[in-house]
Amino acid sequence: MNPTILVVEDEPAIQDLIQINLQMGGYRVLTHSNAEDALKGIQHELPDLALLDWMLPGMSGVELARRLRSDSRTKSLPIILLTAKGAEEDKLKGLDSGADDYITKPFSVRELEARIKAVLRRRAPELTQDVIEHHGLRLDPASHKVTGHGRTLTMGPTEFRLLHFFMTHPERVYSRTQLLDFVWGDHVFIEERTVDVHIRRLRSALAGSRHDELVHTVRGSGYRFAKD
Amino acid sequence: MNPTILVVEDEPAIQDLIQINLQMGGYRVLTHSNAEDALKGIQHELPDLALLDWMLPGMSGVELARRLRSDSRTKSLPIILLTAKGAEEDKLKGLDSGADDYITKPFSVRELEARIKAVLRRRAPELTQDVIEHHGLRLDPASHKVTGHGRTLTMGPTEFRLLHFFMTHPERVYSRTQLLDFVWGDHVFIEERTVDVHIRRLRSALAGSRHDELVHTVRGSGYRFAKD
DNA sequence: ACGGGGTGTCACATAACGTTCACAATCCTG
DNA sequence: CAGGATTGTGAACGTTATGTGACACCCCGT
Repeated sequence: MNPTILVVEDEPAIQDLIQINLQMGGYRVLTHSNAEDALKGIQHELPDLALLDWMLPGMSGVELARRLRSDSRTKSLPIILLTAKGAEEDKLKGLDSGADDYITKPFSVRELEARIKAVLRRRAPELTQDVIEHHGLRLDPASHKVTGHGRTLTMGPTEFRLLHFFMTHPERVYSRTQLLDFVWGDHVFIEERTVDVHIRRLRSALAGSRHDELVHTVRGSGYRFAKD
Repeated sequence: MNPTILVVEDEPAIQDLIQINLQMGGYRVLTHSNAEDALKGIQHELPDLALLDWMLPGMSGVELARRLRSDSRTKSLPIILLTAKGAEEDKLKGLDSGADDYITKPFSVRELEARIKAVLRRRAPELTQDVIEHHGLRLDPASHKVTGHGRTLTMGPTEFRLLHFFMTHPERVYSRTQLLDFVWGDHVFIEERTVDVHIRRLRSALAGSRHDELVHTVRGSGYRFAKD
């Protein structure tokens, strides 16, 4: 699924400009004109990245960013702030609102997309279209293909997403709960043990090229994707 | 159908020069002397590429480009801007109008055609007249013929466009929505499942030479044209 | 008006998938 | 080495996505 981006911007012209260009870039876009509406919307659907205008009627973008950071549900949501040009520069550094990046107006569409891509690559690489390769195992999100040493491996959609997440987050243990959050989506209501079943299916899919050895069980903790 | 190019240029001499040469090159040409007329004309017929002069009486070419970008109907229309030489260079980078390419006057006809072809190839390869061949399947847009291993394959117009799009965008998964946008055109109101039906018709048309195997279903995501 | 090809939509068939369970295998602790 | 906890595994089940045949419609030329 394409990454979903939340845009909070009060000027309709800029709102449209951003929305249209991001949609062209393959993103889903949720738009709000003020912080209050945005917060409501987030309860309904959690976006993958937030693009907040610094100045907003009512609650400012900075304040909104702070709130998002302090709620456990949204604390790891990547945030980009749109700021007015130049003068504010020093304020920013002092005020550190916890944003991942800042873009100063006026900005080019190219720059906007580049920054979004950069932030996503850093914070949520499983959402980018980049080809990933580890130890001869290769996953291409665009073509939806997985190959091990050149050999095509077939697996179901869930196994594909699971592998994609693992390959973008190697060398780290994830609990079943975390995997459910990241791969299945948050606030789903599923048995934790279901993860085991998909791990098994992923392993048997990878067995064709012996890459099943990359999926390790960490007893009592969860699973880890890594060599060794 | 030959690609249609919208030309917006106020100097009659250059207008004629461009129009005549492009028509000779096999393009349909729609000409306007100012942005306002052009916008009206576009409501009537959507061209495949726009060639805009930077300086125009009334609304400038840059402003027109921006408007085209911000209207969902024309958001993905490839745009080439004609600019006066040199001096503007730095403005361009700052202002980013979202154009696909820039040509600085004076330009040669050869250069103009090359740029148009390049932009079309990048943004809408399914509009070029180039013959495409993959694994013995050959599609000729000019003569509207498809052959598989020399054997003629017959299909309806929609299947032809669908195949043309696939062959110009192989190795990549497209959702039903994307296919509707790219093959049927934007702002159509069609059931997503209709895509399935045309996929089936395309497959059975390709079955005559076993090339139906190139059309893959990616469950939960869409379809992909590729070997293997 | 008629006929034919092309198109979009539906209903149903089929296949693939996701989830859960029960039980087997394994590991760790004491 | 026993017993509890944890994980692996095969199969069953309901659910969802996709394949498919049929049909009504529309456009167009006869």
